[in-house]
Amino acid sequence: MTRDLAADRLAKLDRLREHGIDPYPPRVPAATPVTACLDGLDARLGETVRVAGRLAQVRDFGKLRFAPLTDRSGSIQIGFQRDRLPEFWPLRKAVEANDHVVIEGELGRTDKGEPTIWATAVTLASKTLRHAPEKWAGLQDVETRYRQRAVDLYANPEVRETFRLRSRVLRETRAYFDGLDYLEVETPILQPIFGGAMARPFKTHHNALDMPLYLRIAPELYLKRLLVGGLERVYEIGRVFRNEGISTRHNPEFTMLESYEAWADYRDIMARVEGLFGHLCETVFEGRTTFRFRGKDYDLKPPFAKHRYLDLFEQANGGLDWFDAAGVTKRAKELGLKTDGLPADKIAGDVFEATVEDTLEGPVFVHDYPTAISPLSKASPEDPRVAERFELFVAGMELANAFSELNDPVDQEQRFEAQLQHKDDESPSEMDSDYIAALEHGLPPAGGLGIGIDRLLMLLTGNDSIRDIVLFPLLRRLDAGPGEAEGSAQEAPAAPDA
RNA sequence: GGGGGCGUAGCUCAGUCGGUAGAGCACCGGAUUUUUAAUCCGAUGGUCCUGGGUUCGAGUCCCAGCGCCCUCACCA
Repeated sequence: MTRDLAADRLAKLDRLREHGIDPYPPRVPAATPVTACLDGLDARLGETVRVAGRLAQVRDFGKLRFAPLTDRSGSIQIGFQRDRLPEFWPLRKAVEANDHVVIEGELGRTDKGEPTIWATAVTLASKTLRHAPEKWAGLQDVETRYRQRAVDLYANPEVRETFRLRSRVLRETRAYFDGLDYLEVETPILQPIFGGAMARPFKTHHNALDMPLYLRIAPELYLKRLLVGGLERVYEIGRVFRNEGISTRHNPEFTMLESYEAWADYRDIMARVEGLFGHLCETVFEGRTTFRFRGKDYDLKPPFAKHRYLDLFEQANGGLDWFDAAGVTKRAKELGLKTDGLPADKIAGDVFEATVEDTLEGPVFVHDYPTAISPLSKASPEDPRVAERFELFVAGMELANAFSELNDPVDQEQRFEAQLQHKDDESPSEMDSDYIAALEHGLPPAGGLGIGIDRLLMLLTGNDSIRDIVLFPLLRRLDAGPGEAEGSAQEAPAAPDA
């Protein structure tokens, strides 16, 4: 039999209980953050403090032991001396690495100068039954890291730091828009008709209404309704869901920022994007504008370069005209792209992606996209073949997508109709006439923006995989799950009431 | 879905040509009152991912499956 490591710790639980110690007390004495203890330490030597956190590697010297204690703010060394802890001493081995404790003690330093709290009282706050991963290498196995993120987080401080950074980026993104008098709003995640992007949705069902629903692939069409309603500046940061492949850049649920601003056009939105990046660099990164990603440095200092979509297309394809359907199809075949049954504008868009996007190191705004592949954008008055739309690329990644919003209800309805022509499972199955009706009530001229927060964070934190900046990325379950039971949503048992 | 790689102790990893399953850390016992990945002595710990096959003999070779990673495809 395998020696059960947890059994050693269960035995300690019993020992503690025999001594009248609750290994899981309902409450413990209040404590101060570790860093607050370290603040101005040398003027406070001998002061009594109380800290709470998780213990790590115990170094035992017989009548003296040391162990670092970590809380959310940082780490400090705890010194346990036999002569100061007569009651605790016989039980010292039952309180060990990985346990949560509350330590009361005196601030001090060791002979080597290490800041140390010399414990005078030890309270076990929560007994841990499992061992920490290897203390030096941490937890390396990527699958275990994703499946057991809790362990990954406490074993790998840099992972904690990544998610703190994520939080700060979200906070400062909100601060940026709040500072521009935007209103943060929440729109439906469950939608009767999905739209605002091209993607396969997750489908579900509402029992009481006996109605199919989709998890949103984008919040766009709801946010623009708010502009019709007079909320002239709105943004939403929230999860969207796309039932598609999983990769280092794709998780089925991911976080999208969308903002809409009345009385603005796509040029104004470009300035907003630059402003946001500048704000993030200034506030979250203390003025740093250079970020290393996949082995290269990217300078996010505004202003960003601007290139016309059609110019980039021609440069990358030997002067080929994007609107030359025959020539584009020929080119697509040369590139090994699928062309059968696809409309010419789709093929041309694919050629652009294949020949241009990966080469866009950026940051660069690609602007004036063909109207045919921009169904929600306003066409350019100078050349209706192109739309007032731009995307921001960095490291070949599309980080932002923005345009002057199409607010002509008749035009919008015609474009929806056109979409419904070549039907596939990514296209809405029906006209969103409710949205058209909202447009008929009058959408003021407006500029809108979408930013993939996860990809932005990959860039800002230097993580190659979206799984490293999403706390709980989707993985296949290890046991044999319920499988592909169609309509399982209806049959799923109700959760017991809390 | 295609291609490639990986899966060995709780963790990090070795494992040669097919010949008794290894190390470090953790854990357990002992020593140690100033360590910083403490040190020293001793001990314990294995479904080698799963299931078949080849073989006298498989962690190793073959087949199938599962999971993960990379990559291509897909992907606003």
